[in-house]
Amino acid sequence: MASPKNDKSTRTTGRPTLNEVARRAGVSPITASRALRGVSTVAEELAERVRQAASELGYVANPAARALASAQSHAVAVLVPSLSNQLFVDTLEAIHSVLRPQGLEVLIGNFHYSRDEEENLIRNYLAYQPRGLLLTGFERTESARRMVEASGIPCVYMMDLDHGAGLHCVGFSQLSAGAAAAEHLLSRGRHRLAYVGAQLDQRTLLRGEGFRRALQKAGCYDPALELLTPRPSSVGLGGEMFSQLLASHPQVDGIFFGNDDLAQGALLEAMRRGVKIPEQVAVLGFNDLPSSEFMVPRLSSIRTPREAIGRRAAEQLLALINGKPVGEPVLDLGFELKVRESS
Amino acid sequence: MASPKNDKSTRTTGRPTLNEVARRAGVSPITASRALRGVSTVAEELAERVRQAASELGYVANPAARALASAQSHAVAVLVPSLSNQLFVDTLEAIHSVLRPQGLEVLIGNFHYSRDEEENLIRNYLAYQPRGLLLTGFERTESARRMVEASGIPCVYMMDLDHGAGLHCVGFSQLSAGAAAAEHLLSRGRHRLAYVGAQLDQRTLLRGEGFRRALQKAGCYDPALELLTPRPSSVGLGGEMFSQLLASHPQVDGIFFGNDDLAQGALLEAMRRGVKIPEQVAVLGFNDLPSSEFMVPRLSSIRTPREAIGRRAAEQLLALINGKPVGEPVLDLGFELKVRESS
DNA sequence: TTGTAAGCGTTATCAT
DNA sequence: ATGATAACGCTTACAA
Repeated sequence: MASPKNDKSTRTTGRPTLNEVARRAGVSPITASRALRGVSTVAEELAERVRQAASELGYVANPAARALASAQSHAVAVLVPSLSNQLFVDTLEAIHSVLRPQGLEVLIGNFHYSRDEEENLIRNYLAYQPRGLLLTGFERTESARRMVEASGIPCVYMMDLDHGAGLHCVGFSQLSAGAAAAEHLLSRGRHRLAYVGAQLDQRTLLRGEGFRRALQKAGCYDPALELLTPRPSSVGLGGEMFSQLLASHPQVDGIFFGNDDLAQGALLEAMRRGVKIPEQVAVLGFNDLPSSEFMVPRLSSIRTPREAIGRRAAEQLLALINGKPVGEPVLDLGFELKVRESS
Repeated sequence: MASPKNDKSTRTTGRPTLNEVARRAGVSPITASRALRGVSTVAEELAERVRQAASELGYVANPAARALASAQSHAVAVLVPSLSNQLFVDTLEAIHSVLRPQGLEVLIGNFHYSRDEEENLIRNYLAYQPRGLLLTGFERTESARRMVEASGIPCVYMMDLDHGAGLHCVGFSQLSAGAAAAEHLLSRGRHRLAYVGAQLDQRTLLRGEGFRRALQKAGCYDPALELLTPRPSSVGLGGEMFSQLLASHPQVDGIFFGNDDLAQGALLEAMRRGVKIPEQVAVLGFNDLPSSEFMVPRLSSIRTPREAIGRRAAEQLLALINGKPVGEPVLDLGFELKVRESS
């Protein structure tokens, strides 16, 4: 047939395809593909012609076709338990900042601290054949664990290190952080110490565990001073739990909160009740959220390296994806005690 | 060839395909496809066999193949200016809650209040051929605007209504909200009123505009009492701007903050300086973030219907996608003045 | 270095 | 109601 109707390479409707770019550049589609991806060796002159044509046409590769043909997408899936905690938002930002420049899309999955939701997200996102996975912590369903393993897709675990033997993980020891909190409060001469935690994910529990062990070592652990609730962490909840604790155990002289929002709520409630912080009760938060240093009194907190965790985890994943040597599989980024006015 | 090697339908490696499901159910692939999608009419008995086979195999459709074949993905792209503002996180949650049950993936794009970033995200996400688009506000590059229009993909605009003639939008009038803020402060007998805004996106500006117009109408507008900065909104910044305002204009007796975090910072700074709120200065915030009602004094704020905006916008988009009748193209969800202790 | 041919897994189209 | 066939747009062989 001489007539070019239905000729793919000259179609003028819809988005431009690789065929059209190739035709305009006077090369074969595969050469255009190679030139645009910068792989293989394409003569610089041809490559330039292709890039030119693509740009003139406003060509953007069809990710579906690409993923189908190569059995690989350009996406990386990141699963976090919450977006209401600034912690994860900051981590996500850092991840973006290293992955986007590499041409990778970042698929964000929020599983709301629910293992089932996480499992579903993993199943769904795995179907996209992502290049890599960034997961939070080690706590998940058996089924989710198996899917990840069976997929063979590179995966880096963020936030915790304590049970990550054999896995690539970037974070800090939640146990040690809890212990550091206890030691700090102890060093302030406080001995009736409480731990207040919400959400009750693995990491909150681990922090409490580290805190408890340190107190036991110091011989002043009192199980009655552990206040835990599965309710989501919030400023309002922090105030409530603070009140409850003071009512039931008025002798408490130091409190470690599993997250800064709880501690902030306690500070606010203390002000309302005229409870002197830190004189009557020392308050220590966790994560050092941006607003904490502006509280009255300024909140002491344990600063966690959330940006660094995101960045390093993404970098490690990149190395894994590209088959480059990965340094330490377990990256301990530590934490920093910020002593301010509340403790 | 009698030998079945390379027979697609019996391959046992990698993820199961539609072919394998079909073979196991004893039907053709297209019937399996139809049964699984619940479209067209497939005999209930066959459909059941297919579902059974799929479930046994743990079949999950390949979204790339699906998108390529149908020229449509199952994704909806949502673009927000920030995730650091709880406002957008709550909106996203609501969107998820209506779209996920419909089998739609939600692609989150954070453009950091940058028009260029937004344009890039639009270009990228459009390549995925999403079923719909959820955008924030009306402020974007010409190029972005054209891409959206040319794509023909259904789009709903969130948050603002003031310049959305002819578009599907769900939100409230930022102008009216600003005016309401002024009227409230005026009704409290305050006349030296300031507006403090950060980030300077369209909506912040519009709020200021509404506030200003109301003051002009009341005959007490003073341009010196408008403090604007492009820096990102935060508690720390709120404290700074509050100090700056008091230093340069000690006579101010009421301040409207463009976002609650700024107002919270002001409250905290006021406490530090011994400035009585609301006696010396009334403080009114915006958005009514969850922690605002726990501030000391409790922060008065304008509560914006962020969850409802997300939900209704998603529902409207769904209607558009399914070609169902859309009610009002412009949905005004209003706002609510929460008068607490700070004003 | 470039191109040809085939196929990735699904759905649209058109038969039956 | 079900199926055969041909795309969808790209990339992986492999060949030249």
